[in-house]
Amino acid sequence: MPSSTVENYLKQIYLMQQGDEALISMGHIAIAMGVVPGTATSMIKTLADSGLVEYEPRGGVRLTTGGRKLALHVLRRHRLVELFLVKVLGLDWSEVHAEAEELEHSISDKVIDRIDDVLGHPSVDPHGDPIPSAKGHVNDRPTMSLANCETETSLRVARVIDQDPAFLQFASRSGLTPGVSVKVESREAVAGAVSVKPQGAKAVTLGTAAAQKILVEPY
Amino acid sequence: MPSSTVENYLKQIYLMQQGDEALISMGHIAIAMGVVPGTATSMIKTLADSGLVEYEPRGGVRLTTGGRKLALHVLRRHRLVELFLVKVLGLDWSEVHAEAEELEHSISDKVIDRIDDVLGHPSVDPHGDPIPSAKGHVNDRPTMSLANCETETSLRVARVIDQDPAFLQFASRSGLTPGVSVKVESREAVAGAVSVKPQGAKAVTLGTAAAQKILVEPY
DNA sequence: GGCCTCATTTTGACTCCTCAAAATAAAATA
DNA sequence: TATTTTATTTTGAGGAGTCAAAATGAGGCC
Ligand SMILES: [Mn+2]
Ligand SMILES: [Mn+2]
Ligand SMILES: [Mn+2]
Ligand SMILES: [Mn+2]
Repeated sequence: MPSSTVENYLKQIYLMQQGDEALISMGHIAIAMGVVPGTATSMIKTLADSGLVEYEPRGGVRLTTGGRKLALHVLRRHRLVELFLVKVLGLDWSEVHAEAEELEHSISDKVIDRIDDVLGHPSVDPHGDPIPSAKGHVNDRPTMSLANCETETSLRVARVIDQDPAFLQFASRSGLTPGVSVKVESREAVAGAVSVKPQGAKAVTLGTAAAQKILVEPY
Repeated sequence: MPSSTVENYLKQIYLMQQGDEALISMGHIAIAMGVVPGTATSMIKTLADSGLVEYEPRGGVRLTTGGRKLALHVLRRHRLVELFLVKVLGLDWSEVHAEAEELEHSISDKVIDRIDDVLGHPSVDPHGDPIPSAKGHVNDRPTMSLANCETETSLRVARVIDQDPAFLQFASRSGLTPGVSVKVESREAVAGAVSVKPQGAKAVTLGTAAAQKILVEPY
């Protein structure tokens, strides 16, 4: 049985990894995990010894098939828990990430399967993040963000990729939650500002950094 | 923030302690926690250093006020989680103890309060064990067991004090679950056997050990 | 009192995860 | 190419929780 530390490292590597052969540097892992670089190096070596990652000294690290499988298992628990906390217990979407960060390690498969049933086998969590299936399949819909989508087109918010409670609260206050229809009214590339009009709410102006965190898809 | 190890020790001491000044021996703690005696001794010393228990070398250990408060907090989480798993997720009462043993350490107060709301502020868990209040108050109804109650009287099962799945499954199969009305038809002290008739089920004969685990109260 | 037995405590060691700080390799710059 | 900067790895150490095995204490028994 992997420790929660192992689960957290694997999940983090999965989330940072772009594509299957990309290498993640020790420095980035250390920052993401909130540890000193030496700690990351030594932990990664242990993961490599367990066959969960491939480690290239001074190059970086990537998940093996086994490591990815485990990471997806944790991610599935995390996202199902988040959705459950919102739908069944009525917590706000801005606070469930922190809760799920702990619960993902102590919830059994039996309980997770029951939660999945109760929720009707959902495909995305409250933030629009895809929920991996029990077999480890992820349905990653290709999406663009408010920072690079077409203007004056009918779009829908698909996903908000930031777990910061303050940002999430701002997003829902502005009407920018997954499922909502939006239209980009204007984009000032030089000024780095995007003006968005969510259906049934006032238009908002976002900076590029914020706009990149709101993923949208054609409506 | 106390570690799960600390929480488990405190909860265990609370459950074993009869009365406020009783001392629990190191040997008993070691057995209950599934560790070697030396481990219990050293762990108890750390708890004593944290002011959670009073430790009398070669005498035993008892909870301080602070230790009991923490133990009750854990027990509250444990029992609310058990009930939640049964009522909301539909798990069997025989399997929830093991699940709660893990979840009790990772569920936040916020989530526990929501669970408490959803369940309507229950006073007992699926096994009839009292759920401590958030302030640490326990409502311990005085009860007798099938091994020592009156015969031919209308009684009600109040509590089943054994977490062994096999025993719990046997109990529900026999119709002996909290809330059910029962009548003791006969008791053969020398033979160590009790014959019980649950309402709406066939009469069962229990040995003394089993009978002691079924607590009943006047109907 | 002296001895035996059993529970408890002590000692030394080990795993897991972490940090601080020194050593090293690689990359960037001059 | 030589030098400086930056990332990574190594080394040494510590806390938490555990075990194995030796030492100690307290009663009970002769
Ligand atoms: Mn986590
Ligand atoms: Mn999420
Ligand atoms: Mn526990
Ligand atoms: Mn219970």
